[in-house]
Amino acid sequence: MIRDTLQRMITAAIAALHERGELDVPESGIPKVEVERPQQVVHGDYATAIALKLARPPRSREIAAKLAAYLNETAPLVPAYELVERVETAGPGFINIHLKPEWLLRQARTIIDAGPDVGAVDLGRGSTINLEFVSANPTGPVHIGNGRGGFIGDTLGNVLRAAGYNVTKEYYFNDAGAQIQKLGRSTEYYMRLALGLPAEKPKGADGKEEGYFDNENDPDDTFYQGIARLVLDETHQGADVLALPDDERAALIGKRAAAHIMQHIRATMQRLNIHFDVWFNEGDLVTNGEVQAGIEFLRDAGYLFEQDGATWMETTRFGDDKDRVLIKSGGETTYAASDVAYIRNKLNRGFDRLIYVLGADHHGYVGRLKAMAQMFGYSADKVHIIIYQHVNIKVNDVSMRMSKRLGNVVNLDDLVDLVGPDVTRFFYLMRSHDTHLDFDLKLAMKEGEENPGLTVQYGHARVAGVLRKAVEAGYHPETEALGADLAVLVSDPPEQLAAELNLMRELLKLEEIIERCAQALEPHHLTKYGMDVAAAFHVFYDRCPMLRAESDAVRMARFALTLAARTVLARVLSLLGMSAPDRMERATEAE
RNA sequence: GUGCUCGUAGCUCAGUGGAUUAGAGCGUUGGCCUGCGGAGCCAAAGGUCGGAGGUUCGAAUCCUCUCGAGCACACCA
Repeated sequence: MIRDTLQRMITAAIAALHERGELDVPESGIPKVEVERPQQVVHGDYATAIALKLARPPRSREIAAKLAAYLNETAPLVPAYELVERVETAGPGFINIHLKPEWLLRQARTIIDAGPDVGAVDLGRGSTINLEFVSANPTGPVHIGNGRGGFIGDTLGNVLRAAGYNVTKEYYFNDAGAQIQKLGRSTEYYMRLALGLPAEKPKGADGKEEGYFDNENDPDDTFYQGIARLVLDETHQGADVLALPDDERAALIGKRAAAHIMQHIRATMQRLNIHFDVWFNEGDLVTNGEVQAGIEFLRDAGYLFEQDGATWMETTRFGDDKDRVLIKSGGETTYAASDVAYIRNKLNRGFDRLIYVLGADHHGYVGRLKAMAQMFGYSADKVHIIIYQHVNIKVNDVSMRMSKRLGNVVNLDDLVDLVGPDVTRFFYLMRSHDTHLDFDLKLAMKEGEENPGLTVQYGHARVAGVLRKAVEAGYHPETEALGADLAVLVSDPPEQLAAELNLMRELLKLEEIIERCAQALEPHHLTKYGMDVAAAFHVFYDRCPMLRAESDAVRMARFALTLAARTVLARVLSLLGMSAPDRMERATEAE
């Protein structure tokens, strides 16, 4: 990576000057040289403030000048530093590095050769990550809120793979316990309705309705009726189950209903191009004894205590804000007991890191999950929890809150029906997980260029269109690009050269973007990057004629730039989990 | 009450302790099609970075306080 090369170069320069006695370094050694991108182009391609870290102004200025002089002198002699054009100093001691235009242009070749792997960096060195996301309960369809974890998790997984990690994407189904009983009773209600039997909505201890129901104000919402029908079909119209004793009946119907809902959720994920390697069922942990084994392990380790007839685990020992009940006084295990078994299961599978993508309503889990991991002897900083904020949908400038409890659920499937999977993904990924997402439905439904969800795809389609045109005109872009000498473009008029260099600089950022997304666990940078690349290509295309290029050599070089742009755009779309179309269809014709 | 997250342009939001000028998309206003193509390009207007202190050579970025919004604080899952 370019930045790493420059970092090594500058570090070596500091060491050399220090050796000569011309530069003092702290006793702790040379500080890490941070190489960053300046905001303004005139400040070069890269810059470092290392001189300011070594000394305060005005002495930092001297140091910067010494370093710059040394670098300008030695860089041309080292083949690895051939990318450097010149090094300058500015302000209180910044060192600005300008890259060689010929070198930048020649990187188009490297990008084309990298193909679908372009931008890959080896940050992970094959270390393993378990990435758990969505994990919505199989008691209803995925909605606009908890679906957010799906986009963040899936794209984050793609990016981490591009960054050299071995990623297992995982979904955890809570298919055991009380909520499945509730689901069973709710489903039974609809089964009885369908059969024309007397039916009553189940009620909780407080006499209020309790369970999972269709929204009766919305005639299109017949989700649970549909699930009930499926259960009827596989139980001889209920004959196999409805006569069973109460608890057994609820459990059995609930289990069947949950199985159908899981299928439904998997289908939703599938159409959104969200992929999982492992679908994990909580129920398995119960039946195969892992829940019990987890509790025993903690008991032997001395982390459990009894109080008020219940069994608690002392998570506060590891920074949690309160201890958690594992076994209720009534003898049943809690949800936390399953969590213990699950995290133990993951650790036993040998993952180097565990990443959880959870909604804001779960932020209370951070302390408990990290504490659990530590009770099994695992370092807390290998557990990363990404908390994403809630989602509102904006319809006609009115923001509506999505909440299951308020009975105001909007299914993710309904949204995808309206705007398609690609736009859905882009809109969800445009925002940092840390900020609330206002989904602008009106904007997402637009079909033209004003829809930001389509701009990257339009960019890719345009590249493909240009290449298609070239073939029609009798050229062979792929083979011509092979023989191109990119450096000829250096003689282009300034306005054209600027567009070409700008495009190459943008394309070369991909590695840094992937690295940043992977390090910060923030996939959203990819969307903005994709838009920047598309914009850079448009300007290039606007300024630099290809079929009407001044010479064969220039045309061939521009074919190479175009192919490099296609490579990067396709890679970005693939990481975002979107399709990379060669042409865009308009559903409605203008005028 | 305690804790977590967030307050940046009319709207929705990027922004990695750095540079006289804090960016993008949408929206608004104006310009550019007999030249690969308009699925685009150029330009303008629009900001007390919620507020007040502090740390620093340097703060939208770090710290404290404060105001506002969301969420969480179960022997629920």
